[in-house]
Amino acid sequence: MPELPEVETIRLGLQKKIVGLSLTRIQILNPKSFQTDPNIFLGATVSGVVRRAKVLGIEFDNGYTLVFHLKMSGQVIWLPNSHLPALECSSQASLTSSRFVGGHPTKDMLGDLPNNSTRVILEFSDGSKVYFNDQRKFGWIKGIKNEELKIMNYGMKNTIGPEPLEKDFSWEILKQNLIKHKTQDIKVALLDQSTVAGVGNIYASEACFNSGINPQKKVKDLTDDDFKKIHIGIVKAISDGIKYGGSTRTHFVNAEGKKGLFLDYAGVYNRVGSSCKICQTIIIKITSGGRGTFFCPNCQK
DNA sequence: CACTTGACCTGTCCGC
DNA sequence: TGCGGACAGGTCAAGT
Repeated sequence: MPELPEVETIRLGLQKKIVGLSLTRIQILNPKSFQTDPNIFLGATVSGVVRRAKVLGIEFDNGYTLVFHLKMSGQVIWLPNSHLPALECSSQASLTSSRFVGGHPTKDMLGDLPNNSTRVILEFSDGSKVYFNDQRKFGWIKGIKNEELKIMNYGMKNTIGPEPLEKDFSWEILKQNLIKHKTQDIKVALLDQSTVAGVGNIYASEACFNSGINPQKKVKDLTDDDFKKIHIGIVKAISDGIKYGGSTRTHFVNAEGKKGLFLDYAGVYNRVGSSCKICQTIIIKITSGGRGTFFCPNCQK
């Protein structure tokens, strides 16, 4: 699921809702989803909500952070203290409108929580709750000491590269990280989190489109000019993703249960058979590195 | 080594 | 309607 813009969208939403609240209860519906001792966190107060790459962290004042990875289908949804009897019409209506402004709930976003993909529920001192939903059960929540987040690599096994929106992400750094994958397709190399943090399958296709580079072009064939274009293309894709509240193909919703709009503005992702917004050529879909990859055969050489 | 293929899971969609 | 197969935002280990 969530790539950097989706996780950042959740972070921005959650931050407004739970900072300053203490955690009063943790319900673990799927043990594999919650890989830490809940007692560490019970009674602790939320001091911040952070993000690194695609990893979300709820930071507590006891020196620990609850770290979330949403993988393909994870959702983190906050709901206010509604304790509304599910049958009460008026409160149901107001709940629905606050969560689904501008659209109708789909089967994925079942009106009621918890639902059959809810894995963990966090309950806070004001009665509000955070639901960790994850249909495919690939995601996880871990507990890490705040000062060990970096050394523990935010719970990830492999190296995490630079944040694309931080100042230290230059085209030179991008080039340096990319050339380790010299024989790979550029789009595949962008998916490696050590190249640049937080780029996934949607934004890798979009970054290639933004830069006018064919996703199957080999890294070793890229010129400095190409690296500069790709650098700009990544920053634009990620920035636009955040600007439009992330992408929803099927699962993604923000902390308030709303879908992201980025795919309405995407240049190529999921647009196979449609015409390119720049040159009207039909967008095609191929497989690169085993993943669906979209591009305009005219704009991207 | 470097790159590719499964595995981890569940659900949906499409063709027959 | 039912059934099989492909496919879905991500990592990571095992296999070639």
